[in-house]
Amino acid sequence: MGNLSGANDLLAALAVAREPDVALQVFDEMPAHGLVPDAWTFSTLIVCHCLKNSLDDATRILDFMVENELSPSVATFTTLVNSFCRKGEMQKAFEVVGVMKKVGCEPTIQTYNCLIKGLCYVGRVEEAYEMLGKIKKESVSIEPDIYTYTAVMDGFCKVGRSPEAKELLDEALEAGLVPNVVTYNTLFNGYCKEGKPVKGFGVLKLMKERDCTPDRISYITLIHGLLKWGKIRAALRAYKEMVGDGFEVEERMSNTLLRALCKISWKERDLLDDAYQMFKKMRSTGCAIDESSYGFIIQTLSVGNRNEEALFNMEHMMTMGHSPKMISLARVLRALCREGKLGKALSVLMDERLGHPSKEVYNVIINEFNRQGRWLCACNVYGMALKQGVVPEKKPEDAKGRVSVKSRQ
DNA sequence: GACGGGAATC
Repeated sequence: MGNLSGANDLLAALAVAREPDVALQVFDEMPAHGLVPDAWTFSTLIVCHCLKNSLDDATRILDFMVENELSPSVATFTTLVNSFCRKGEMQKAFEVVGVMKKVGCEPTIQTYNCLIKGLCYVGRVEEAYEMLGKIKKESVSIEPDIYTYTAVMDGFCKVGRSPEAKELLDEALEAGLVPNVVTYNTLFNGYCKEGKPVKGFGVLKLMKERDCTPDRISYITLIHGLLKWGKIRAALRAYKEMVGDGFEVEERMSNTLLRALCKISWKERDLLDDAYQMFKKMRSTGCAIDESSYGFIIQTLSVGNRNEEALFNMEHMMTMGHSPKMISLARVLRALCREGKLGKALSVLMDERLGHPSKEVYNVIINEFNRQGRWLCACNVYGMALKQGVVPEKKPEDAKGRVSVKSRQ
């Protein structure tokens, strides 16, 4: 490590690389090399102890520095203040600030921002807000920045006070500060938590007007909130906007939205096509479609009497290695029979990938053969079922409607 | 010379 500045550089590099343990080993070896730690060495050491979350050790070193007039810098103090705040140990954080002031080291806005975040974290939002007010009023050299506003806004949003958060945003804008994507995302989150997710569209508009590009967190927060509060049409709108902005929607969220769309389309039929379009888009872009989502879209197509498409996707589903729920299979087969497409229904039944069809599925086919008076065919299917160990309730009937198979007990 | 924001997970 050569000289002291070389050792200090090494320690700093290790701290940046998040290797505090190695750094502490290096520190221990310094005396053997005849190196006497200086203020910079101790400062880096404090950073390392903070990284390790050993804040007592960090505090001890800081006290040692103060006692020996190694004057820690604002950054060093702030590092420790931040570490205490992140753990919610506000009293200790304030004690550090007390030491700072005693030795004549003025806190910066970053120091205050750490305190504000900490106060919000432990639920003392009111004090955080007061601290913002104090900074505005009392200090001459320090002014709140966008981090300060964002922190207090987040505090308000976390306790369901989004209107006050919005007021703060307006205030920041008036003060000439430039909110960034995090500031806006804080509001999305607040609105969505409070059950006012549609207000998120206003935020979206506002940020775009102010040349702040929404990121994926903006959209994910918004869409999730809309889904949570049952605003399915709006969620679809946000989804389209997200895709339009060039973002990929996560598979899980796409599947959730798809299922929600399917479900609501059973009552609000105009959404049926939106659901199917979305499904097709997911399929074509290689988005993994859950087994349950397949079930939903198949049922949706059945509800819309689009049985060919339902069948097609059921077959596609099997290609993807999923087996359809027997209840949806029975529903689709029944619809096919109604349309006179018994051959098609039969070929599905014979599909090996299907595994073991349930008795309800066999019932549908046997019933149809009975209806057409095709007794022999009905018997064949019945036999197939028995071979699979399934006993359908429907029995083959002859032309006079007599049951020709005795029920087994 | 170093120190400060945000989301969800069927």
